[in-house]
Amino acid sequence: MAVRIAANGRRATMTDVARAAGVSLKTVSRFVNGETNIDQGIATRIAEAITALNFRRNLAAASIRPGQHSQLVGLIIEDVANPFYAALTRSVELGLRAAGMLLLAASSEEDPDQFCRLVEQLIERRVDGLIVVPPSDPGARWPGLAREIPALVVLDRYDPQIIADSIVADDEQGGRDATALLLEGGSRNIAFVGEALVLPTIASRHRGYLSALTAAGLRPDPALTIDGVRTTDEASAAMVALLQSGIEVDAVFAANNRASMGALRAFRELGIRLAIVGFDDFEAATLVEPAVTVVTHSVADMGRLAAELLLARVGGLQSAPQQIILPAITIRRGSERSENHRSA
Amino acid sequence: MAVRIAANGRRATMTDVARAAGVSLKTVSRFVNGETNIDQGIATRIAEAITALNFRRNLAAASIRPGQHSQLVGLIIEDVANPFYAALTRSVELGLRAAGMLLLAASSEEDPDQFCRLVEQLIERRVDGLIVVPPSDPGARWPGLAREIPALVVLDRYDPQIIADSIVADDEQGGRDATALLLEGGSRNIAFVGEALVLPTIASRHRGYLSALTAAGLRPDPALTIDGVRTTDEASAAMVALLQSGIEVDAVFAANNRASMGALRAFRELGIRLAIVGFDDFEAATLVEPAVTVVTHSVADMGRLAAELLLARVGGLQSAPQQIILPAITIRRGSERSENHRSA
DNA sequence: CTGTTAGCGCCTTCAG
DNA sequence: CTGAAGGCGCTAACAG
Repeated sequence: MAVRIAANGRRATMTDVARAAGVSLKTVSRFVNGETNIDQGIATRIAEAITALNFRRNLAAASIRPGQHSQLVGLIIEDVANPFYAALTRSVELGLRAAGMLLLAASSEEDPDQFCRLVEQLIERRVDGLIVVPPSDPGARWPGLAREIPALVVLDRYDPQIIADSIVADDEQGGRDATALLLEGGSRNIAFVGEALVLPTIASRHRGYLSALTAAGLRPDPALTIDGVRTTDEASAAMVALLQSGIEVDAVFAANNRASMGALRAFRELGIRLAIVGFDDFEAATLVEPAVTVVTHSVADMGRLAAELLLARVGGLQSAPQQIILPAITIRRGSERSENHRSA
Repeated sequence: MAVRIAANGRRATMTDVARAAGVSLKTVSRFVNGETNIDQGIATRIAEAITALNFRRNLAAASIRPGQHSQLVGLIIEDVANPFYAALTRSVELGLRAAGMLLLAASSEEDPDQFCRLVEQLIERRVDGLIVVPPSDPGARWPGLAREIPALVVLDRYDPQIIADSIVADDEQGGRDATALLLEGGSRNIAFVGEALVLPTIASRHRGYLSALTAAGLRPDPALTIDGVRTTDEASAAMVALLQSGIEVDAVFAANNRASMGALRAFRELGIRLAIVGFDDFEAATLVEPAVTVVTHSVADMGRLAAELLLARVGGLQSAPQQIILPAITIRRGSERSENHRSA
């Protein structure tokens, strides 16, 4: 399994290449770094030696010198297995690729210790920058750690205590839009299902939900707010319980993709179908009848912008930290209208 | 944005810590590496100096010495945004975490050049090992590159030319099982929808499909095999075209999660619902009525085993390359039976 | 255009 | 139990 490249059992180094090509170490370094002022004949000899010895630069060695970049970017999200974060990871990767940067991806699982441990590991690895979605409670060490990161972009959270660029979605407006759609569709008793309200994104969506209800002259019923459901299964179970409780419910605002899936699964179990609008788009939204209307923001934009901002900072951009707010987008598919549904 | 830790504007090094603690560099090194034979008082002084200077080890510097490990593992998959690969990434990450390894994740997009370029980048980064799902055509450079990787685990492909551990699913048996379920369910004209048949996994599933048909005394109709559909949209469009072509179809074997989603979307567009069995489980499978029966293997097991194998090799395991075949699992949910469906 | 010298931050002998 | 010297693979000065 092990590789043997050079005669001594180790990889060829620049020194080996230099010796083979009959030039000095530095000349090889210049060649490898794409510097132009090299004699054509020498360049050819070096290229041949590199091929013959199967030389590969050691980027770790090249980057230990202060001022050099590691060409490594860390990404810490809650959980890569979540389709939302998977899409985000993808768009960050795409944005970084052209710059030749590699992505160190890790999941925090919303755990402050795990999160800070990962940040420390990435600092020890001397990443050029970090893109993170911090846990709702990132832990007391986070502000200190954040200051050690050369370039930091925070997604989905805004914390004035942290000096960093940030990109958030207009969650409150999205929550308001979603709820307004259901109201226009003829629903009155609109339930809210989502993850913990301590998560800033979910809290904002909930605020939007409340404000739309109030604006319509309705008094929000706390019994209609379900929070703390993290998985599709939990959302589905909580939804079933609510629908069987006797409390009147004629529509659902699902505050993230898992809540949407859970609500749909609950509908299916109970053989009903209520009006529903979800936050975050999801592939299955167009598989059910009627298809699910969603309010969302562009995950692709978020990832791309994060990568761009990070690269700009790594490149030396010194301007004040930016805060970008991504607009909420509505994708109407029919599920927001109460007349499209059989009731319970 | 930039950090200033030490007075000179750079991070503190071990030398700084040693000076501050009044000990030699080596003693700090020993302390940091958790060696035990250190005087208690000295250890305390060092710990204080580390805190005071906010010292962080430079792992890149520590790893340039031959024989040292970078504690970095590369993972190359087709596309992180695909839920299947996202789940795989997650389970690999979990398997690696306990060993303190970090994951460099990258997407090949099934492109040989892109794939080989990533492998080279990861070699230059001196990863301790690599877990890859190679493209169907990995390119001529791949066999050579593979030999340079200290520890290599190949997923979803078996290529005798490549010396590596490999983990594959029993795709042919899965295809056979899926098709047999549809036959038992009363269907006769079973369509196959999937990505390119040049992909080994898809080809195996297709072989299983053909063999089940033959075993049942049926003659497979080539017109019922749709391949080359990569996205949900493509699968859906191809499916609609087939169903409208006049060719008799009473069931569908969808050879991966995207094909399943596409078929379901096609059913919805046409207002019909045929018997269907999918390969790979997907969250939306339980959102439709009837819920979709799937044949799958454990992605979590695949990722976990890949991580374990890799760690064992990094740890020095020298045995012959292993080939692990993961069993196909059937999850019956109802969609395999033709009487559950309205026909076209 | 090329080579020599020094040193990045850390770890490994090998003495004390 | 501790320290001094040397070197990992590479790049930055500075000559030539």
